[in-house]
Amino acid sequence: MTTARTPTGAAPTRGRRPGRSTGDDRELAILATAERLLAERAFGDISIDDLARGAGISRPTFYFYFRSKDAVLLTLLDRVIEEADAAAGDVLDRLAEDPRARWRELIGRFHATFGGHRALVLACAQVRGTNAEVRQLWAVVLERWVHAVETAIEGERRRGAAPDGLPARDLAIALNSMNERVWYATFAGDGPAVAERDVVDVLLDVWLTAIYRTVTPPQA
Amino acid sequence: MTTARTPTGAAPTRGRRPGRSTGDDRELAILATAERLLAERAFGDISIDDLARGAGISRPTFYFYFRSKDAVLLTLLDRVIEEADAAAGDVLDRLAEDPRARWRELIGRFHATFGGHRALVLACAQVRGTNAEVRQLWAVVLERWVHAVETAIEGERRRGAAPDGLPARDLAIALNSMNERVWYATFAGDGPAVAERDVVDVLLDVWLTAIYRTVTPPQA
DNA sequence: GACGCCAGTCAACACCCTGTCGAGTGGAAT
DNA sequence: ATTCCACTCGACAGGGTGTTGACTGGCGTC
Repeated sequence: MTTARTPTGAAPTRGRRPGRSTGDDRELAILATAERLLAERAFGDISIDDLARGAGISRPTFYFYFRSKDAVLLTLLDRVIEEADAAAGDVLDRLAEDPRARWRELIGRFHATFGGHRALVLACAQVRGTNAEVRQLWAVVLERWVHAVETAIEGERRRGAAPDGLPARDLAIALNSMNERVWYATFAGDGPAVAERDVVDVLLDVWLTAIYRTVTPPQA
Repeated sequence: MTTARTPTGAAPTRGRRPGRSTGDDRELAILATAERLLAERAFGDISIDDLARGAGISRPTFYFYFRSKDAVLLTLLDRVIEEADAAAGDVLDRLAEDPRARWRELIGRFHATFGGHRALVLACAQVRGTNAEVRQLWAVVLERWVHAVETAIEGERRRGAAPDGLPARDLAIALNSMNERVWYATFAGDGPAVAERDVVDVLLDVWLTAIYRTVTPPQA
């Protein structure tokens, strides 16, 4: 469920290029600066110089720690994904207990995680269009989540709680996609969007009707 | 339903700044070059110089015709939106005839329109993150479509074909959002995506279950 | 305790792209 | 013939990225 990691516990190898460790704080300072700046302006309006100055170093030195501006975002994204995976936990394994409550828990926890890093999430969504690495990372993560939901839907069908219908994978893709875009609109606040306090319930309702054809699926 | 336009019939005022008309072909050449180039590489990898050279003019001359690279995209987007509006027509007014068939027609036509300009649509989705004008245009258009769907759902509820449930607007937002993101994934081809030949049916199924709680809604 | 190594640092440079300015040019209207 | 203006582009300024090459200081080694 979680990605491979280096012995140090840090993300794979997105940070410092090859070597080791002492200017760890610098690296952390860059990441912190990025998340702070992201809260006040768009990713595209943040220059590498801003990141470097914010961390108390010069621009060339920045390149000692990260390959590019995007690499910083990638590292930050890694963390949020890890947080989301942890928050989701094993709810999907306990669906039969109380399907509605469990699905709500799942959606609610993702909502809380993404909502806690909205600036970062919005920046990633933007950069995904232009940066192959972010696109790739997101694709892998999404594939994992889609697969988990697909399996859960098949489980519900097998135990007779959900009717047959669309291929479970297609349904899982559609529902995950909906969540992604709806959250984006809600957090970005431009264009038509569901109010933040309602968004979990709205998403839940569509999930339940699409999976069970009812908003009150049967328990075990 | 359609946006205000100038007497000439060209899009509002995205193209040539103030004046009139003779270098019309240059303007058209820029637009054509943009759509051609978009088919072979990402928007960010196309420079204004590429556009200008492609249209047989110099870079400064480009600025006589368009304010920026993004303005070109905006003009192109205007056209596709117009095409989509035309394709959608009044299907939503004839829902009661055969709800499933009409909803399918609606989704199918949007699919065909966007699919016919996939490179452009993908570019717009990317740029929306960084360009306020594209974001704004898309927000306005989406609001119109959401509103149309919202009204249709309310109509179906009123005539007893659809049960009450989520506020129609929230449901309309969620479903439109899903379509947008699912199409994006299908056209972009990275990450988990529904196969192009299935995508209309998958979307339709989720729409019907969310709106009617069944995939076979009652006719008039 | 001199020596070398290497993580870490930055001034300066080369490059690319954007947007603007000002000086043209040629055809249509007067 | 003159004026006007749509249209054109060479040349510049500005800002961002990524790289190079020289320098520093701590630490292990002989």
